[in-house]
Amino acid sequence: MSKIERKEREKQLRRESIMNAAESVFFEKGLISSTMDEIAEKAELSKGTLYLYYRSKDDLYLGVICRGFDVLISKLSEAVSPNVSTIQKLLNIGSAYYNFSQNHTHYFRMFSFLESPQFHTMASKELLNESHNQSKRAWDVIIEVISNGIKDGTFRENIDPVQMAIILWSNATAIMKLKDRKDQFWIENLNVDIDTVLQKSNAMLVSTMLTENAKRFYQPKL
Amino acid sequence: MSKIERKEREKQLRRESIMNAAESVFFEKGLISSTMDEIAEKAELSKGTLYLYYRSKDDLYLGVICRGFDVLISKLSEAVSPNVSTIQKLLNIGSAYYNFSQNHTHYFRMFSFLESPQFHTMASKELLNESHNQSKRAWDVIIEVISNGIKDGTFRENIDPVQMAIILWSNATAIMKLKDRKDQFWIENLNVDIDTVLQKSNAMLVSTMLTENAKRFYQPKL
DNA sequence: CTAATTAAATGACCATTAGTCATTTAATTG
DNA sequence: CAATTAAATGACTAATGGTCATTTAATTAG
Repeated sequence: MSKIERKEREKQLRRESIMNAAESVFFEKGLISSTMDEIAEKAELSKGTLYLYYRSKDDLYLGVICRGFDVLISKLSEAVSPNVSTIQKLLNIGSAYYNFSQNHTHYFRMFSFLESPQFHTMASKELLNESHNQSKRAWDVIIEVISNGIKDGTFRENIDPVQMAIILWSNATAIMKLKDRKDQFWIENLNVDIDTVLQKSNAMLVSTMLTENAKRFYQPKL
Repeated sequence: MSKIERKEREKQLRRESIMNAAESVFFEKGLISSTMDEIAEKAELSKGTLYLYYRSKDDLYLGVICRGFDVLISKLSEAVSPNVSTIQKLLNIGSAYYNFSQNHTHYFRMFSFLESPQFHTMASKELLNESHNQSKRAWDVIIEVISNGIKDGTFRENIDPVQMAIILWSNATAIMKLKDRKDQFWIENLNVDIDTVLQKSNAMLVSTMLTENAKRFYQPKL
């Protein structure tokens, strides 16, 4: 019965068009200042209909976040696909994440939502799960690069790939968030270039991971 | 005229008692779920009166944050006051911040508020300024320790104290936040101990700061 | 001590907005 | 074409941050 299939497709399209509307409103106004009425208007639907497709405003927000993850994951995958050294792959990952934060700032910002337990009490289990899975997929890319780096002698034997992934990722995230902050009058006062800070912190962390042998081929600038 | 002084004192007391009420409600329910009515009830005042003393809910929240800063700053100051080596001072700062995040978790959590431009649009310039100043005071403690460390030969000459402070602080904050997250099912799955991660990341960063000479006296465990 | 004046506190009220649901409209089926 | 099912609507509710005319308390002047 193709009637049912068509229905299903149409339903999916509607969901997507609602997502599109939500995304553009959230991008423009952020979570708090966006209203369901505005999203409904942009989607050319009534508010009631929104709730036929998504359970809550938080769910819509999480849905957009999941789109952001799709973009990020694809960039990370690209970053590790070329046939290059472990070090180069790690550098590529760093660049990919940095470019993501610069070119998809809105998604990057929205990710913070997942970190404030405060703000996603209303989100549905399903969407929270989806976002968790995506987040895990992103981690796996990095963890694997580090694991391979240990095998191929780039990184020391006694480092833990998971721990190391957390350290590198957290560090990059924290510093990139700093760069994104608008109210950084004191940072301007202190006269720091955040890009330099990011670069240095990465170099510091990576340099302690390297084996003596690997250091002969790559010397991070501290 | 002591009448006026007394009035002033009473006004200050009222402000504080409102702050107390706000703090206990915010601690219990977080920013979003706390209502002005509830805070008013706890303060044994009407909602209208709250607005005679604070301009908005966000201002109340920021006020509580400033209290948190007071606590943190005093802990940091304590940490650097003993007459010990630079390394020990830096370790003390790390412990002080960690203990703060554990013993004053609510304050620690609230600090995130300052990082989401999203959520403090309504806060008054005065309170934002106060919080900025406090934040700067906290930074200064760390920056000074690092600066002195360079002078006394503990840290390399070519590191920038401000940059280094940002790196160490951001790293610690990011990882301590991770520990605080409730939805860390995937972290549990990955079987990582966040305390270890924090310790290692600190050791990695500090080890790259040390001069050859300093390394003879202190070997961070990587 | 009393009346007039000033200051402080109140809570009914307003505007906004997430979410609901009885009703309407459109599509499908027999 | 009528009957049935599915989809969409928007008026409505409840919650809540913030306001302001009114009331209450404190202070001052005579």
